[in-house]
Amino acid sequence: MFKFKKNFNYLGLLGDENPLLRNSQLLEATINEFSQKKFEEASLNDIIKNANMSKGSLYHHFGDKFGLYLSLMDIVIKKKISFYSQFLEKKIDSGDFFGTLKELVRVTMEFMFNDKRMHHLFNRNLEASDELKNQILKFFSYDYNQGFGDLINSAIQSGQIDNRFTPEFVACILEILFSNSHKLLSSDNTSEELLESIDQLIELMQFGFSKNNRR
Amino acid sequence: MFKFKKNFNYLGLLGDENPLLRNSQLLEATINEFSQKKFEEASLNDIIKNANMSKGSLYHHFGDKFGLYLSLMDIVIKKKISFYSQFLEKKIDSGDFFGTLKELVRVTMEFMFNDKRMHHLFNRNLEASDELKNQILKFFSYDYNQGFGDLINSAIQSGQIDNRFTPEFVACILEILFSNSHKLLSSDNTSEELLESIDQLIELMQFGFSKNNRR
DNA sequence: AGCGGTTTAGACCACTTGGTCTAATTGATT
DNA sequence: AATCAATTAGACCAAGTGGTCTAAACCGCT
Repeated sequence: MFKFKKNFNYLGLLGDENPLLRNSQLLEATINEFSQKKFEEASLNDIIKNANMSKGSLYHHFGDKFGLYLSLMDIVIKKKISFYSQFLEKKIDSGDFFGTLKELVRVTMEFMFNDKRMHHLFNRNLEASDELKNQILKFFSYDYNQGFGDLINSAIQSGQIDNRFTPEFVACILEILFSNSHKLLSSDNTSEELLESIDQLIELMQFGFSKNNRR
Repeated sequence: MFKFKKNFNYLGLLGDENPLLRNSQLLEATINEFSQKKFEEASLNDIIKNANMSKGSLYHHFGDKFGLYLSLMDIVIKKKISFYSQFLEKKIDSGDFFGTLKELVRVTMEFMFNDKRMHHLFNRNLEASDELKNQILKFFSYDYNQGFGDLINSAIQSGQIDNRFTPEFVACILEILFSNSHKLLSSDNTSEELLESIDQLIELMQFGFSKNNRR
């Protein structure tokens, strides 16, 4: 159970007034801590140490640990959305499932390549307790972890996905692969190796590992 | 860095003399704690509370937190090996990669179905720090997390896996899928649904999602 | 210069952690 | 029954946690 602070306006933390936007040292320290440890393990003492900040100041601005995490997610979710929006605008709802999937994988990998901490931040959030996730969700009007439901269903109806696969199974596989995509990249990957991994992943999704006539 | 207790014989914890074998209440409490939380988060206080045991007694037998974890892994690794051995004897080194893979998936899922805590225990160990993993490995003469290396290489050489896939990529995909196999099962799965999931997974690995001529 | 609200610093609190230590209890052996 | 080692109980410790609170510092204003 979360105990929220009475008389504290968590909504004030969101948007342009987000105090994290005015202290880049604190923002960095907060990203580092929450991307390395889950919510409960993350240490506020470590954060204020790395940010050269005092405890009083942190609590004055953010109310409590949840407030700090909420502020962080606000920034980071917006960053993810703006990163994906370029792609979402032009490619979604295309009739080409595997083409769309490839673009999604590419953007996801580039987002991760750009700053691996972001990727871990979202994975930690996915693994968090339902209560924490729900409390965070309450503050955002959209579901920032959109599933693949519609995409998959239309691909099955249009016959691009063999109908011996259930939509639930396909969704589960995709979620597993997306949330583990960092494991497909070693730390010293080049751009070409990244593209090569994407090609192999789509090839696997479409035709499997076995050597057969590919299209 | 681990600080080991001087004058304590950790080796004495292994095998038939393992103190966990003589206290089933403690064994259960230890499995529950270490399967739900990672090593650092797991609370000895919670364990002794749930096992109706005193702190002095626990430290007397196990030396420290690492000793308790080591004792647990000793038991659990042996359980896993005995579970797999039936399968490994008859099916390994067969020329049929996808058949072997299917058997491996089946046994893994049955092992997990049998006691989900075991599955989580091994996954937590995989995610643990290298130092903890290495310290545990030192006490066992074999690598209890065997990879798929040999299996994959021979499948590529025999042409069962298309050679546009690198062995590293295949290994990575399989590791991801195996360690997330619990997500393919909902909590109220029947036996038939389990078999159905296995079929879909092998089908995907072999031929992909796309609707094409299968074999 | 002096006022008044905002922000900062850090001592402090209750609680939990892994680990220590001593004293009491138990249990087998003579 | 007496002895002595093995075992257990739990008070205690230092360190770390999230959170509170007061007093000082800061800053814009008139």
